[in-house]
Amino acid sequence: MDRRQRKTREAIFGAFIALLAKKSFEHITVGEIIDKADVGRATFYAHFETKDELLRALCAELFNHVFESALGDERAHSHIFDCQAPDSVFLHLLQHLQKNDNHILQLLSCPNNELFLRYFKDGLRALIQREQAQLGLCKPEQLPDDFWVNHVTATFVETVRWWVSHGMKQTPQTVAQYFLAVV
Amino acid sequence: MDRRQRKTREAIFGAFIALLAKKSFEHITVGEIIDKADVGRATFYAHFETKDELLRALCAELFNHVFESALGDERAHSHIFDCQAPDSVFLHLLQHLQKNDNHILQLLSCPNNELFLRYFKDGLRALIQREQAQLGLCKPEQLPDDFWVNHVTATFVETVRWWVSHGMKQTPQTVAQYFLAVV
DNA sequence: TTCAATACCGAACACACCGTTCGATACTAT
DNA sequence: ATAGTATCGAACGGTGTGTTCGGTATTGAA
Repeated sequence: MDRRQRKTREAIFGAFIALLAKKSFEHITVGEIIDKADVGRATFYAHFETKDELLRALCAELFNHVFESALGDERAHSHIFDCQAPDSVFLHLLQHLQKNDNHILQLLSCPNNELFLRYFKDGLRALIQREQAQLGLCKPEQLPDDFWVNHVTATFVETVRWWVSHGMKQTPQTVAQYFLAVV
Repeated sequence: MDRRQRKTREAIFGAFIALLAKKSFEHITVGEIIDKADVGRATFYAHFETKDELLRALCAELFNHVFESALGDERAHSHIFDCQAPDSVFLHLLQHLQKNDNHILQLLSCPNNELFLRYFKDGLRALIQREQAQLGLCKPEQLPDDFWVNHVTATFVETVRWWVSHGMKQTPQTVAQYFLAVV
């Protein structure tokens, strides 16, 4: 990919994330983004059809990476599903978040973060749906399957939300325990 | 209150709800609302400062009513906290929803319903926070209090969301059982 | 019934943001 | 060196917002 493309794309993402930390998505204008990114208006629209598309692209980039690396390369040195408890996937996700190597934390703590939570949740649900058996969670009684999957997913997302909104004072281990205690 | 005021206010609410059933909040314009409500533009802004304020007013009106009548007048003929199980508050809420005497279902099933879910959740959290002791839910181990309250709240909201998005095929009793099974 | 108060109408207005266009310029890969 | 292409920057039409104002119709109280 052309170096210029890469640079402007990153400049736009950077400006977007910075703005998201201050105000909610709906109140951010394209004008502000291209101003902060120091990029021409036409250039922006050459990269992203619309503001929503920019958000989608950003979320895809970040969350996909998280879920891939949370599951994918762990499977490589496969130590989750045999040597450790079923909580390790969740714990690993939390540790990933704490490191904050991508900017997910900014997204999850910004005002009106429903949008990211939805993306986060969708990705997570897919993961849980897929790996349901291996996770070793015990479904009580004869609950419908999708109800259970949805519940576990929502509970984890809600746990993360709670953690972040309270300043992430607890260790990932503690938070993972909280999560497992209620699920 | 002036009869004229009441009528326009209701006309606006009605048009708004009807539109919400078709498209998401962000894509509804004031023009559409006043057109459907058959109301002058200036009149709209005499009632609501902005579209967001209209939403806030609507949610306040509907959800407050639900929570009041779910708790308030039940306390009047007080049969919840003594003669029935602790699940009755939740069951009663579900039955209330199923009756759909207000238009809450429309709100909860419309596209991009995060906004209402947030209002719903905020109201519910206050209720649970307040009546935590009476609800008879057993908090496992030494979880932080706000984590637990948040979890129960989020789980109930998520349960309702699941129920609505699946066509409300189950009875309130069944759904209440699902809810209590995971909490 | 009368009458002052006031809610409504409707058209117009300034403003902000969106998404597109286009020629000129600068950069890149080969 | 050169062909290809990403960017610039300014301008444009279109759409939605929130306000203003004079005229009209309804209301609630005297």
